[in-house]
Amino acid sequence: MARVGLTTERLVRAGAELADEVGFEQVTVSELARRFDVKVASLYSHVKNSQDLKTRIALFALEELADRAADAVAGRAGKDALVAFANVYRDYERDRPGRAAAARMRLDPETAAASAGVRHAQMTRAILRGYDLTEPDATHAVRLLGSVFHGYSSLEAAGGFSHSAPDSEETWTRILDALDALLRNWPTEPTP
Amino acid sequence: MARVGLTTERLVRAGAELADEVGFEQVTVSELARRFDVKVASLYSHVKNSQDLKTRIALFALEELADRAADAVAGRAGKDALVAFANVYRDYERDRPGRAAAARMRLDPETAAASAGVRHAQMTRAILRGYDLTEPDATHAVRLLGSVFHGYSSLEAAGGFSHSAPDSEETWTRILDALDALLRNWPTEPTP
DNA sequence: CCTGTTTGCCTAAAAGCTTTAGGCAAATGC
DNA sequence: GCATTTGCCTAAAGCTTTTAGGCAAACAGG
Repeated sequence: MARVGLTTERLVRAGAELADEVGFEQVTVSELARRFDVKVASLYSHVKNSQDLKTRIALFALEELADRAADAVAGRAGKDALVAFANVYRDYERDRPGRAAAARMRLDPETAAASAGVRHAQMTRAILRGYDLTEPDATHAVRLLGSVFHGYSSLEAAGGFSHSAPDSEETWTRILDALDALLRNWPTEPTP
Repeated sequence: MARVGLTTERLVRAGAELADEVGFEQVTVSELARRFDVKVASLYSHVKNSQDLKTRIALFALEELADRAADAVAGRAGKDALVAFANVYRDYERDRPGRAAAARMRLDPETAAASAGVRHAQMTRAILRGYDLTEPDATHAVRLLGSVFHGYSSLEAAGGFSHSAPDSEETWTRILDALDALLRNWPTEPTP
């Protein structure tokens, strides 16, 4: 019985690719085994169970996304950084839809706290250094940006903006303009 | 063999409740059959398959949510309407997490076009009447609001903002203030 | 009524995914 | 070279999905 050389690492990477091809929901231990031309039970030495596999794919995607984001914002500031950062999320959704869906997976609190999700929040906060926000407004803004990137990507992927004018590309640009304007002029007190 | 009185309608409602209890992903034809104390195969007269069941739950949730939103914005305008509308989404996520997740389910284009999703977009646009936006900026703004509501709810439900100061409640208020300010002062041209 | 048709829920069965237990052989280390 | 570890296998049980075909309850018309 020749050994294929399974590894948790290799399984997770292959799982991420599988997710991009067939959708994160459709990632299955069985299908993964088929791809490695190995019996299903063999995977259970490397992965606890189906849930564990998916969680690992999610963590992998979060890391990858954080790496890309870190790369994009390096050497940039202000709106330039904001746009580069935002585009990483949108492009990831386009290029790696399965991984992007994985990155949106609900993780239990401890797992989430130990994930690259933390890096994402830190980078977002770093971008705000280009704007004059003090706490707690900076935190509010971090959460707003997270919501917009998250929400826009997912609505766009669901086809929410397709087949209707203006096209999604333009809206994206204008939304980033709007967010930039908002951050430069963050309201301190609500105007009633 | 006593008849229980299954109906597509009743199945969908029960499915929505099941989703709120165990999560939308965990909604299963088998579990639903168990709840009606009926054999699994019996459900297949009322529902095409598992996917069909989930789609119907999603459509039901979208309708319910649209009804609530319509109710909330009736007789309101401007920021008042914006806040009431936004709170409907957030409250729905809190009170009916399974249905809310269902409402975020990816639908194929035709189904989506025939869904209450259209009403949601129309209501969002109606709210913008309280602000001075002309096309295509109104569309951009509709998409931004959709993204924020969608994204915030889903991040909050995933526990993204819990256990860290300031609390989610305050952020939500400040984000709505910020969106209101942004809509009253929507940037026409980007500032480079 | 009561008889014929429709309809609702059933049994049966096949197929796929998940997960655990236990075994043999390949790799590794001394 | 031998012992131990490790990797993949077979086997098997349990659960979900889905289709096919059957019987009896509900219902309609005479």
